[in-house]
Amino acid sequence: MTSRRTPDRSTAGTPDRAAARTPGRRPGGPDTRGEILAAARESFAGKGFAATSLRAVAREAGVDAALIHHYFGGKDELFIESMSLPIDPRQVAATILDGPRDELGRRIVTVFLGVWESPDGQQRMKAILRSVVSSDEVARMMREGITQMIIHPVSQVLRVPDAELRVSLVASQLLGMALTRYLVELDPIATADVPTLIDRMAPAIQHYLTA
Amino acid sequence: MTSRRTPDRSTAGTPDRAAARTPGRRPGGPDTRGEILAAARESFAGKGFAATSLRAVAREAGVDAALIHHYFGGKDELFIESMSLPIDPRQVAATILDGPRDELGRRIVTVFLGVWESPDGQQRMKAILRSVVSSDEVARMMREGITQMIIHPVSQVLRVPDAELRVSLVASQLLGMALTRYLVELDPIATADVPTLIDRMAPAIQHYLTA
DNA sequence: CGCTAAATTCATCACATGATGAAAAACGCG
DNA sequence: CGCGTTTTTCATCATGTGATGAATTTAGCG
Repeated sequence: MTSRRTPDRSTAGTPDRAAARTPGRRPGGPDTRGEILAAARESFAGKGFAATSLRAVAREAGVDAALIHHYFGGKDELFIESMSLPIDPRQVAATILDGPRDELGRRIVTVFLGVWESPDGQQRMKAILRSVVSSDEVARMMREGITQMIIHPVSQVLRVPDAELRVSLVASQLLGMALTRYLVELDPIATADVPTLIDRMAPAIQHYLTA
Repeated sequence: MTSRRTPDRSTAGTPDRAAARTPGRRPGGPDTRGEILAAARESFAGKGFAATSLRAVAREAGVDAALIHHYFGGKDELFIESMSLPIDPRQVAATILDGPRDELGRRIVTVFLGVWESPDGQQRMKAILRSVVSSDEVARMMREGITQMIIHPVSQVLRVPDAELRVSLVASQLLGMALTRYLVELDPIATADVPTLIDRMAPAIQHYLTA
């Protein structure tokens, strides 16, 4: 299963950069740090924290593993830097809250899917979602961060009884959508187009918020 | 973070069984195999596949690591045996479909939460869900299973246009609920009581199915 | 009782991992 | 040009991992 990861270095390995050899600085201005970050994001998004090895990331970036430590310090720091939010939560909150109250559900779904549909956003959100679900310390921190940055403020503006329960019900539906569409890629949700999903989900979300 | 797991063998370690020492068969009829499985389930449910080490499982079961290989063969087999479904999907389908059509949503939620609320079911489902979330590869495998065992049959009985889309929307909400309540443990969903959740979710589910 | 089969531990192997420190090569400022 | 700084690789460590085979003890059948 995941046990024996074949290095396949012999024939088909590392097609990206041919293996660089001699030590020392490279000519030109290659954004090596950025390439490492990109490779790290991909691996964290695809396999999660525990199953991502620095060596694999380095190989993917066409770089020696020690360089990761040089630039980032360690696996933890690499991870944290890979996972910066692709959005500003406050701005998102503002966008959502700006408009008629009976279309709240639709705006929420639209913004949420918008973030996930952009390639960069999707990658980061996948990494975040995976890390939140894994039971590490970072996960717990993330969770509290999400609670404080999203659940609380939105609940406060909503001004209904049970606001927090309602908001977390919405969160559960949104997370479920992300899980099935982007992580599990369950058909036909994975292949449906965004407007369709919005049309279907908006009423349900709206119902959770104002019932 | 996850890097340095202290073995804490010195003073506080392994409170369960005192360290057994001499080799050879133990007297009495201890269900060692079962204890290994229980420990494995707990670890797989709590930390996922990659972050679970056989040595930790063995320690938790109060047993030498080699015994795991003796009983199960390897980590992969252990995992597979830990993850058997706690339910018979066909029976569940029958239960859900038996009753008035306009209470379909409520029955689905009730059955779903029922499985997750039982301790044994919860542990296995957590292990499964966690493994799905933590790696693309496992997710892909699971996807086919879910599609064939659940989406297709249920859709066929539903007899509405768009049945598969509707059913997978329901699935996304249910998975989202499991994710937030049992894995992420996001409040207040995690602490809400079951009847409340049923009351809130049933209409949304029903809406997805028959709108 | 005697003997085979099962259960259990121990001592290892081979390998991957994260991390570190030193050395080499190019850059860029003076 | 010269020289410090940055980027890069290499060699290496200590540790943890999954796995294997031999050794030891008990159970259980005849």
